[in-house]
Amino acid sequence: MIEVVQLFKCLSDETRLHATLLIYLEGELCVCELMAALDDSQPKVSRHLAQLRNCGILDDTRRGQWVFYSMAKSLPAWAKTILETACQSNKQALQGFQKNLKTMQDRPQCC
Amino acid sequence: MIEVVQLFKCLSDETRLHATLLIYLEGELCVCELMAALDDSQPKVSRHLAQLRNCGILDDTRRGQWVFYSMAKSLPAWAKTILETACQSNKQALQGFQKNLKTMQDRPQCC
DNA sequence: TATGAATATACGGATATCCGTATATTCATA
DNA sequence: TATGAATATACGGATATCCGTATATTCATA
Repeated sequence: MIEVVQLFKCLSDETRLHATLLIYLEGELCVCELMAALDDSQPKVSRHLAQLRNCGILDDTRRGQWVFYSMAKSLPAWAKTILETACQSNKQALQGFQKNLKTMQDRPQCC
Repeated sequence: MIEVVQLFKCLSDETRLHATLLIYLEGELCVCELMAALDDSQPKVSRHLAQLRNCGILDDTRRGQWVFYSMAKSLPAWAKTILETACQSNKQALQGFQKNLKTMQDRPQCC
């Protein structure tokens, strides 16, 4: 079970914060979608996602050549409340990332 | 105006998290009260409080020889929501700190 | 004004964090 | 089974963070 301080540590990095909130909003995203949305390199995104998974914040599932990340099934309600609040106070940035997602070329799950 | 990621960074350290939540619950505490509650050294507590003040999370006010810290007047509502949620998911530790406070010797404001 | 209590801050040293680069791994497909 | 796409990870190097110790600052009081 994740501790409060550990959740805050995970969300105290911009890449991890934005990736987590975007997955929270979109439900499920693969690494290459997050690369496009956040405009970050593949190793950077992949490393931060691994950390979020190891802390129990995200689940991952492979589907073909892609690995999709979603909110961990075990994530407690209080953590979701914090994510919800963070989303609402960060709408501007998040809308930008969602825009990047929509204009992404060859998006894997669109079919 | 504090950013989401900066709030999380401030709360990602145990000393700062506990000090902030305790001040949130108690309304106002001075450095020596926090030292007693958290069982930490004076420079350690003082340094973390300075950081929380510089980030706009706490206000400080000197009253005689003591400096009292309280939640910043300018703290936005979303930040308070996050603190409230963090309190509720951290009740056990916080109760211990409050117990330390009650048994503290020569507590400054008790009159 | 000298003294002590409460607090703040400067100064390294130890450790953690973050990143780019390179490479390994896994899967689909020819 | 060779190849390429998607992802994960190992490896330093640069920087940030945290702490204990020592000292400075501020105030109340003798």
